[in-house]
Amino acid sequence: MKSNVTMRDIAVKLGVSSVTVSKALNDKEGVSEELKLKIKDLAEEMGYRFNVMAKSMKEGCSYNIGVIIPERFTGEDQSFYLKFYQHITKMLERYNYYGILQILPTNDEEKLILPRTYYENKVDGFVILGQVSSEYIDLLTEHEIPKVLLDFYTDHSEVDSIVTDNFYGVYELTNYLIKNGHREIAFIGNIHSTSSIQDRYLGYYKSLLEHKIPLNTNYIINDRDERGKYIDLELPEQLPTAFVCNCDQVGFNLINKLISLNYSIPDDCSVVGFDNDIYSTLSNPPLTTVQVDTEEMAKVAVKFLIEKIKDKNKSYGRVLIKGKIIHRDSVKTVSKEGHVSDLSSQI
Amino acid sequence: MKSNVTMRDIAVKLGVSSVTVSKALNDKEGVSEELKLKIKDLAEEMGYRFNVMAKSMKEGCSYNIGVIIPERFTGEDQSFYLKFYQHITKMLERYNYYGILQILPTNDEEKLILPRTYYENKVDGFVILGQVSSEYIDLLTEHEIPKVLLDFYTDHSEVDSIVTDNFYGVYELTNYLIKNGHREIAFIGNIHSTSSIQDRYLGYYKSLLEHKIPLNTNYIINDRDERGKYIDLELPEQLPTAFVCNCDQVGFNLINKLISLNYSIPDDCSVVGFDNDIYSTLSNPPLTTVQVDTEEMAKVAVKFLIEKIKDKNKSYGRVLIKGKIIHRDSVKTVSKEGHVSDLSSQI
DNA sequence: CTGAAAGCGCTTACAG
DNA sequence: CTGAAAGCGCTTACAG
Repeated sequence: MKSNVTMRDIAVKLGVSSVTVSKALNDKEGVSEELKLKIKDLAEEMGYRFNVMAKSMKEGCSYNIGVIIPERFTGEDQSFYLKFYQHITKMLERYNYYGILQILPTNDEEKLILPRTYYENKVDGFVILGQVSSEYIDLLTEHEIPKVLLDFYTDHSEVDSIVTDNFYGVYELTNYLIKNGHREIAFIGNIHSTSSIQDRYLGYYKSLLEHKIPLNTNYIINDRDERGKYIDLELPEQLPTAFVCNCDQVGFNLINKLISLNYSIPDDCSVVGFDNDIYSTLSNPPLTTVQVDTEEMAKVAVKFLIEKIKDKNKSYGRVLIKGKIIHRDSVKTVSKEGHVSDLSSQI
Repeated sequence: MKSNVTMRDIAVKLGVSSVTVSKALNDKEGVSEELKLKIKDLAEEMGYRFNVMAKSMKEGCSYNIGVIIPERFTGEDQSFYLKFYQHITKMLERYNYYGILQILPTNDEEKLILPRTYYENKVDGFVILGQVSSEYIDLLTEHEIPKVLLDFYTDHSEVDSIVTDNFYGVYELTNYLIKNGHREIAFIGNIHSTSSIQDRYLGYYKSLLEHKIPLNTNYIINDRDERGKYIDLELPEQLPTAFVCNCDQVGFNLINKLISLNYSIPDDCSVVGFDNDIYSTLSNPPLTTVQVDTEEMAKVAVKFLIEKIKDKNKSYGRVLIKGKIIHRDSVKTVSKEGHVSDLSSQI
C-alpha cells in the first residue's frame, strides 16, 4: 500500500490542479461530472486516504471529542476491557499519544472494512483489544498498519501480540490444587473455542502429566456452544474433588449449580477460576483465581506499538505476561482424605 | 479566555519571529535564556495553547492511537460507562467526530488541572461522564469550553446536562409496588450522597404522598458512608413488605442478606432496584428494576454538544431522559394479605 | 543568538 | 468549468 498519496499527487497524474481534486473528492460544485469520476477512480486506484488533520488545521476544529470519566468510576468492579483501555490510555500519555476507542462493528469485521480512522489518517497505529478474525488481522497486515494484538493472538506467529500466560497460569493453579491433595480434578471449558481456553486446558493437562495423574475424559466438561453462549454444565456422575474453570464466570455458575444441588464449597469440592474479575468475588465462597496483569500487558503493548511506528521493521512476536494466583476461599486441602498415600507415592 | 493565541501572536507582541517563539516554547537551542523566559511568560499570560494538529501535519503523525474493541465484547454484562462510551462513539461518528476517552485523575480534579487535550487543542469539546466536582465544572465554564454533563448535573441549572429521570423512574416503580398491594415500603440509599440517589428517594416519597402513605423514617435505610463505600445494611425490626433500592447492586446485597437471614424473596418481601445492570440479573431471584436509556442519553448529549460547538450561545439546561421498568421475579402481589381494604379505601 | 523561506495537505475566495 | 494564490499553525534547514 502506498503510504502518502495526496490530492496533489492525483492532480499531477491527471494534469489538473489540486483545487479541482479537492472539489471532486468533496462532491462540490465546479467540476464536470466526467472529470469528477476520473478523479474519484484514480483516487481509489492510488489508495488515496483523506487527511483530516489538514482539514482540521484549515478549519481550526479538531474533530475529536474528549470523553472524560473520573478515575473513581473506573475502579475494581468495572469491565475487564475498560480497565485495559484505561491502562492503555495512561501508557499512551507518556508518549504524548491519545487513544481513540473504536467499537469494531461485527459487520465491518466480516466485510473486511477497515476503521475510518485509517482512511482519514487519524491514527498512526492500532491496538487490537480482543480476538478479531484472522482475515481482518491479515487485512491490517496487508495495509502495513502498525498494530499490536492485546489479549489474543492469531496463528501467524510473526504478528506481535501480548497475551496473559494462560498456559502457565492454569499450570500453576493445578499444581497448587495437587499440592493440596487433589487428584480428581476436572477442567471446565470448551477446549475447541478460543486459543486462551485451549492454552488454559493445556496448562491443566501439563500439570496432570507432571504429577502422573491420568487424564480422565469424563472430567473435561464443556461450558459453551460454538457461538460462545454458555450451556448448562453436565457434571460427571462421580464428582471430582476439584474443578479448574477456564474463567471466573463459569466458576461462578458452577458454584451456584453445585450449591443448588446441595453441595457445599469447598467442603465437598474445590473450585478455581481465571481472570480475577467481578464473578470471582460474587460467588459464595469467593474464588481462588488467577489475576491477569492488565497493567503490564497494556504497558508492553503500547511500548511495542510506539516502537513499531517509529521503525516499521521492529517485530516482537508473541509475548506472554505472567499472571498471579489470588487466594480466596474456594479451595480446601484434602490430603487427609484417603489420597495421601497416592500423593506421597508420587513425591 | 482568548480562543486562538498563536506563536505568531506572541512573536508580534515581542517583536521577534515565530521561529524564535517555537524554539523557546520547545526548549530548543538557539534562543537566549532571557528571551526564552520572556516568551514563556508572555505565552502563559496570553493563555497560549499549543496546537498539536499543526505539529502533526508537519510531522505526518497524528499522535492518536485507535483502540479497537470488537462489538461482541461489549455486550450486555459489561460496564455501564463503557456502554455509554460506546453509544457516544457511535453517535459521534454521525458527525464525523471521534471520541478520545480520558480518565480524569482524582488529583487533577482536585488541583483543577484541565485535561491536556484542552491545552493542545486536541478536542473541540467535552462530554463529562460521571459526577465531577462543581469546582471543576466551573473551571471548564470559565474557559468557555463547550461541554455537556452526562449522567449527573450540578447546582448551576444553566449547565447543560443529560440525566436519566431518576425521580420519575422510582416514582413509577413505587406506584407499581403500591398497585400490587404494598404499603409498608422501605427505601434503601444514602439520601445525602449524590443527586441521583436524592432524586430517586424523592420519587419514592412522592408516590407515598400521592397514595397517602405516611413516610416512616425507620424505613429509610442508609447503604453507604460519606465516601460512597457500602456499609452493612441495618434492617428495621419489623420488615416492610417491599424494599425500593437506589441501585441494583444494593438490591443484590439486600437479597443476599435477606436470604442469609432465611427470608424468601419475593414471598416474604419484594425488592426492586435501579439501573438494570449486571447485579439485577445476578441476584436470585433477578430484580425488577428500571433500565436507564443510555443510548438515548448519549444521542442527546452528542447532539447538544455538536450544536454548542457550532454555536456557543446554544443552551439546553438539564434534560431528563425517561427510563423503562424491567419486570423480573423479585416482586409479589400482596393485595390478598390484609392490606386490601386499606388499598381499596384509597382508590 | 535570531529569522526569512519553504512546506506539511488541505480549503476558501476569487479570478479567468 | 478550472486554477493560482493565500492561509490554517507550526517546524526544519539554512543563512546571517
